[in-house]
Amino acid sequence: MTIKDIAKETGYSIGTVSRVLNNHPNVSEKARKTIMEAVDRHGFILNVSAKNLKTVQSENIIIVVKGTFNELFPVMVQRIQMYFRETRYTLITEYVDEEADEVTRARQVCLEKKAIGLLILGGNKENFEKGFDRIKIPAVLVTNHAGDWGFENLSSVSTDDTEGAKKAVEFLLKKGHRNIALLGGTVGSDTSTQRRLGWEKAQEEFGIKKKDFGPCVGGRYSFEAGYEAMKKLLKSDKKVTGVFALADVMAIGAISAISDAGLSVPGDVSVIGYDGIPIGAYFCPKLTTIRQSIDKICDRSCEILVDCLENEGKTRHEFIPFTLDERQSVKKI
Amino acid sequence: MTIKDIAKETGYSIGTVSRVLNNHPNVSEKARKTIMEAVDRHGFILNVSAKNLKTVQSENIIIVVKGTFNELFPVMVQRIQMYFRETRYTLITEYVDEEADEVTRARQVCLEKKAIGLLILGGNKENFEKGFDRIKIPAVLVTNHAGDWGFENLSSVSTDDTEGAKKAVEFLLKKGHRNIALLGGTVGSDTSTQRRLGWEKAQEEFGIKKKDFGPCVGGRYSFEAGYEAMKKLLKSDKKVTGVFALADVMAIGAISAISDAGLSVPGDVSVIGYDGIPIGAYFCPKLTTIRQSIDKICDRSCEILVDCLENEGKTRHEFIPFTLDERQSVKKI
DNA sequence: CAGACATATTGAAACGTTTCCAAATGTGTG
DNA sequence: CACACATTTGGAAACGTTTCAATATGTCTG
Repeated sequence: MTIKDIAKETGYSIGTVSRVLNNHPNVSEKARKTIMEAVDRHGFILNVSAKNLKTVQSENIIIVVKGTFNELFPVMVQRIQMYFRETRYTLITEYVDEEADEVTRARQVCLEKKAIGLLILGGNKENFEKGFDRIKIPAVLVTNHAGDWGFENLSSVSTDDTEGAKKAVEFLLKKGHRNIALLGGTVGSDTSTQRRLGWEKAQEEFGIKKKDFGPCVGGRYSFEAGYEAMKKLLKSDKKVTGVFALADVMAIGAISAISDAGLSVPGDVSVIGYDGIPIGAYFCPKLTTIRQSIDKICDRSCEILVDCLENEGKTRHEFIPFTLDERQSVKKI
Repeated sequence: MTIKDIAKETGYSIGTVSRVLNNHPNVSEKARKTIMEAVDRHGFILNVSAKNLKTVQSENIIIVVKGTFNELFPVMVQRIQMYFRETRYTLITEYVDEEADEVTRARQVCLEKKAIGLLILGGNKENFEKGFDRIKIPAVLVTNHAGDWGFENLSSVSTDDTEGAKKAVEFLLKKGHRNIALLGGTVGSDTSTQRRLGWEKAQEEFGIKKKDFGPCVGGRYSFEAGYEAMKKLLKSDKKVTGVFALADVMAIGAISAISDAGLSVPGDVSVIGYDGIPIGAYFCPKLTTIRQSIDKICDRSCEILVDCLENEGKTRHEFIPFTLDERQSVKKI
């Protein structure tokens, strides 16, 4: 069943059928009705390959996900998937490893799939500086802020990570904690860098000298890494009362480690996380955290991309507000 | 840059270039080398639209995910995504709502995208009976068993849900529990039905009469539903000592509810889950559960599909072994 | 070295659209 | 009613491949 069959059946030419299918003006109401009726009756589906061949482009949007361990990402991909479900676009997912160059890979995939739009989940500035100018289609960086990166076709949607982290640490400080450990972060991750900055700022503004900052233990955003990092911290001689974990998953891993060490949260150590993942509200103790509006970040990213695609919208760099969800894992001392 | 340019540049015809690109026999070593060299030099990428137009099919595989709340699914999609990353196939994800007819939707999407293979995550028998015979491409049902559904081109990979559930409940029984509640399950979900069956079987074989079976509270697989279901159970006059949750997420929700009610797990109530999600190992108390090898289920599903696609492999129905991970949420009484 | 094969290559048609130009039809004006 | 103009329609080329029949080239055998 092709456009040709519809044409034959309705007595119109294929040109007219094509115009009807594409909502072109200059086609009579009568033709439109006759043709649509035949289309519906046969359940005719346009051959996308032929269309794309002719129009040179596709309706593919690529989402490149940088990092295969972050448990937040698959859920975000789901949300984005569901956004595009209602549209004519096809979303194609590509996961790239932590160490890989997400920008180069993005470029390749976009070329292969003839993509017209790009979303990048995670990623870091250096790789963008190296290769992003070769990507010519509208793109949105999700989760990181790219306001000062200076790319013409790159938008970004994120929370203000520095501010969020600062708020978290301030919260601990106000609760009387002074020796606040930083848990997590991998080199080359922009998010880590920003959040770490917030941790430093908060302490500075509270008058703590750089040399008196709490200890740092790196690790990627996972339960396991959080557990291991905390274990290491507990074994060391630093006596911390508060822990700021760069991600909720790490916070949970950390609490698990504390509990395994026979200590209690928040009795012996207070822990605050970052992200606001659902489990946080059900964990025991319930996790105090900086909650990003993951859903809003996703939706807004999609909206901006579509706007760039369909209305030649300008690129934008938006912060989505975060909130501090006070629950049970932080205690005043 | 098209095949034609490559042809012009190398002095061969486009037919020859095409054959080189498709690894056809009957092309000289010399031609192959000259052409590949030019291809690489220009970073030439074949126009998939043109190819698909000509060959009538695509290299698209669809994964239809039935259910947008199950937190396990996005992670499984990620795993499957990563499997196909190494192949020439393109995986296209489609989420369908809990109440929707996943089979009809799958058929539509396959048609639209000219898919050659199909994966379905979740789903229930009735919908398959209604419409699966209209799907003509190889398909694999992931997570459910379809051995006795009788479809020619449908394989399936799952754990033996009935056995798994039975094992879980037997474990509680052996620990001395007699009044064992069943938490979770939605009508029309095959997984729920199977697991519930296991719960019944275990009690029967233990000599418990049907009328003495523990209480059931339904709900979908989510923290929230688990929490609410457990709350309801606690408010009722049934005094259960053991809870079998049909999913880890529900188990965690339940534990949270128990803890909020001032009771302890496993002190007052023992809880066993099902799935083996990562958080289970870090939760407090650490969750005793039936662990499915999610990764293996995913990988095996992909392997079978590819085998059907490339080697005309026969359909298969495989069970992937599960294990009972004993941790801390169940106590002997 | 001629003939018979096997192997390698060419050329052209076809896939199902979109889009542009030209032709046909309709509508309003003086 | 003739003309200009707007609207609608038809026809054909073009997009970049694959594939098949036909042709060219090479190789072996007696």
